Amino acid sequence: MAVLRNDSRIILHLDYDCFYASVFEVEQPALRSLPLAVQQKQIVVTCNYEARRRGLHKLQLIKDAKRICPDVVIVLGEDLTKFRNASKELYLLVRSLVWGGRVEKLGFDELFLDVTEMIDYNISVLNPNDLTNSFFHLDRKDPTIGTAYDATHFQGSTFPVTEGSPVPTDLSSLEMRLLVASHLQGHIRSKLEHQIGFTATGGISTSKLLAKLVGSVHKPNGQTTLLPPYQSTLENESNVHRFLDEHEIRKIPGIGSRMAQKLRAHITGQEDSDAKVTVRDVRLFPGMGPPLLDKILSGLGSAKGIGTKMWSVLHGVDNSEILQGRDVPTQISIEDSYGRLDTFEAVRRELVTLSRSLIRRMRADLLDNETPPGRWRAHPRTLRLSTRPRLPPGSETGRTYHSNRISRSAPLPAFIFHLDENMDALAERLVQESVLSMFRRLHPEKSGWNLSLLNIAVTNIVESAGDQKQSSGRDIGKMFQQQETVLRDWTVQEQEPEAPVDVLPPDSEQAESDDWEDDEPLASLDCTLCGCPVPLFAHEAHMMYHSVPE
DNA sequence: CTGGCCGAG
DNA sequence: GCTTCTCGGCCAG
Repeated sequence: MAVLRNDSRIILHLDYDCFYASVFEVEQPALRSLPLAVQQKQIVVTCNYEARRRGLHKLQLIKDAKRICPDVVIVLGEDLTKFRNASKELYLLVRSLVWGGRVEKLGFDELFLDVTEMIDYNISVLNPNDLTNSFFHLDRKDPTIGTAYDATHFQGSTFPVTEGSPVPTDLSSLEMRLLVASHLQGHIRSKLEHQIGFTATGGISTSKLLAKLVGSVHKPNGQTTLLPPYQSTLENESNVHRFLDEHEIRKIPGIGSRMAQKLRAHITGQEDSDAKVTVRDVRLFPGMGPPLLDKILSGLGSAKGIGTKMWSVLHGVDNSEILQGRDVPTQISIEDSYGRLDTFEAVRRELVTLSRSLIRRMRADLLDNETPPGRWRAHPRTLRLSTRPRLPPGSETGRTYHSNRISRSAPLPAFIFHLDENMDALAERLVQESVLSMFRRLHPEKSGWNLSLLNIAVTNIVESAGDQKQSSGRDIGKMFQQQETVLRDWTVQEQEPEAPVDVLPPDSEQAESDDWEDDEPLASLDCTLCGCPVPLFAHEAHMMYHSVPE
């Protein structure tokens, strides 16, 4: 089973250093020199590097942190608003630098960038006679925009570490493209630091998988490029394998605790093994390949084609695209956890508080900022309530793993889009008319429940008809760019005459489509008062609804 | 579409 | 021992 390697893209990964802590440091620079920990409930969710030097770490109990470092400064970070805002500001800066806006956000503190076009353009304008005084062009049209750099060495670190760093001879080689990319990465990190105040750690390679993994080699405030060769030959193992093979499987993005557990169990032959199992151990295990991986990981819940995907990942092959951020999220949720929540009145009060926050977030994230009236750019259709019952004290043994959240959903009542009403009244009404009935479906017993968590969410968010999806379809050509530099790695056996890739099977997905009702979408207009899309036939009734005095 | 699982930070 | 507050993808039913 040959694994195809596609190294035509250049991908950067950025990870802001201890992001939550940095947000407070930017706000209050005096904190930078002090040990700083960010608290949510009873734990330290993250801390700055001064605190780590003194023995603190992520996900540590507050009381342990105070015992180990009595002078630690603790700030409360349960409200994520400022983190969300800082994340967005950083994202917008990076996006403004990258051609085609090819930037994907992962959580609040990580980005993937596809900079292939920028790099190939800058390779094409290099002067081979004076590489030391090169200029990185950030703009195709205005040649004055950009930054000077020395194209005879990598910026930052490399894996593996090089001694005398010889200059790549072939300007179009992968090595030269990565070298140029390392300077772009340095420029971006420097902008983030000097314009906004955040240091970041960077990785440079040809896929999300490798860029992210190699970036973590020099933390914080460093960057690392994974050097070619990326393909093994008969005499030489590729740097991809040298790098990847030593990683414990759990460290590989996409392999979570469940998958790691199953892989370890299969490799060691023990039900519950905590032995260190590396990528190499799995990759070279007798009989290993996509079919066996499918079998090992097929346990309910695993995605289809998981074996093939995992087999690729174990070889450092990851063709997943950098997906442009949507302008609306697919869901918005608010949650809080509790030490004890067992009376109806307490539950009701918390649900109102959560609902108020949810409505505030809907307004912040889904409302148009432009025109003073403010129109809804998107409408969630579903409301979901989740709870996590506290596990009974007797059931200790960790044999049972699952997130133990349960949920119910219902249509989202249209009145929450009403902008004239204040949020307290809307939250009150939402709880009364919708959330409480979901709660009763979740917990039919009158009492006796003991909840450790409440979560309320709007999901199934659809964009408003009139809303322009800006710049979503650009660069279709990029999606078909692919083969080109596709080389064969891992030449165990000659491959069978390969069926032409990228050709659709004769009659795939084609028929079937015409027994669908061709539902003509109902003509509708957005209500000018609340922004809801309302079918024409319902306008009159809808406006009467607005005229009902509360 | 719903409810749950898995994985990400 | 598995904690916080999210978000997205995927699956069977």
